[in-house]
Amino acid sequence: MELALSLGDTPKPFTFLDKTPKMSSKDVGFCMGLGSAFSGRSDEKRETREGEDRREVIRDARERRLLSSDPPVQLDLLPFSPVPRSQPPTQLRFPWLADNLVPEPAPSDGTGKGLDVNRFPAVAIAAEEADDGTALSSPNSTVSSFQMDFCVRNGGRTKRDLEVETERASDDDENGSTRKKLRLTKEQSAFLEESFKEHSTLNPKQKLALAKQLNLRPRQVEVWFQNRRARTKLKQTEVDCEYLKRCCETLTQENRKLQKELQELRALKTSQPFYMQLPATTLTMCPSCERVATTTTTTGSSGATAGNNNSTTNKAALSLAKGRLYQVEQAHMHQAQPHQAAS
DNA sequence: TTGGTAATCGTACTTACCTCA
DNA sequence: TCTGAGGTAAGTACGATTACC
Repeated sequence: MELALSLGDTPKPFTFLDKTPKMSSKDVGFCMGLGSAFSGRSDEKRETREGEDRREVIRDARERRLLSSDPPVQLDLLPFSPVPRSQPPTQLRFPWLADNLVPEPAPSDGTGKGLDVNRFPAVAIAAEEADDGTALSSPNSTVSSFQMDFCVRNGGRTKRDLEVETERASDDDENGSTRKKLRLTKEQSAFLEESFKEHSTLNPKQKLALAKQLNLRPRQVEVWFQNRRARTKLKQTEVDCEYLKRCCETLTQENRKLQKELQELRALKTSQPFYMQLPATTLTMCPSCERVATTTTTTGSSGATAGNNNSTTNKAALSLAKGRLYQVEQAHMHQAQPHQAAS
């Protein structure tokens, strides 16, 4: 069994506890969560309130549920640099925002990276709205879904992207039984990433709008978000594992230090007869949970005889030892209380 | 008011395909 | 050219929640 405590020389190994006042005891020490990537939910909720669609109300409740479980410590694992809310991306347009639904003229700055919303065909979305039910989940349905007319101006398009689009166009013909692996273009991925920063989950309206804008099927957008959440969670788990590993190392170090200190105190106790006058303090371990409890008993000796010829040095050492012992007892007190009462 | 049921959406896990070293 | 590892889109199973009857 190992016991780690924070004493005077290591004052705050659990500073994260101070940041989590609302956490219950069972949550103590495990601060997981996502950072600013989810901060846009409140805006979404504000917007969905207006529609008051029943399904959106359900989603709203779900998101509140998710939010309520969001841990306080925020770690932003997203690979993109965060975009300030006050400065939305100038070229990416999020379809669920009302003004984004209005067709915008193509940027004239020649950057060639904007998404030409106007030129997206409504084929995919219309077909999707028609078959968003059973057909969406059918295997091998991705092949026929790509009328890849993804209208990204040539700037950000790589050769591979062009190849992919060509392949997709040709895939429409075969409609074979093999599950063809599609690959989202960089622009599509980037756009989805930006969307994910705003909302880690999508309501149907957002999904449809996003699918329309990217010329994907809503099912594909939905799957992408599912996988994206899974990736985020996986990365978060890795971060948490690292953190716990470091915690473990710190506690082990602390434990060694305490063991050493305990040995020194015991040595001092045996070498100084005067020390025996102090109340005998023992550390006992609860056999069930292996927590340490302290018990203090008085020895009953007066101690008047041995203490008279102590040197000043011994007195100082004794004073230090007493103070240290008191610290150790106090540190153990919190853990020990219920067990002492039980015993 | 309560219980059963269907619909919907989420997560977890898995599979299959693709890319790249 | 072959191959194995890693990434990722998509499929599947299952649970939670809600509305409806």
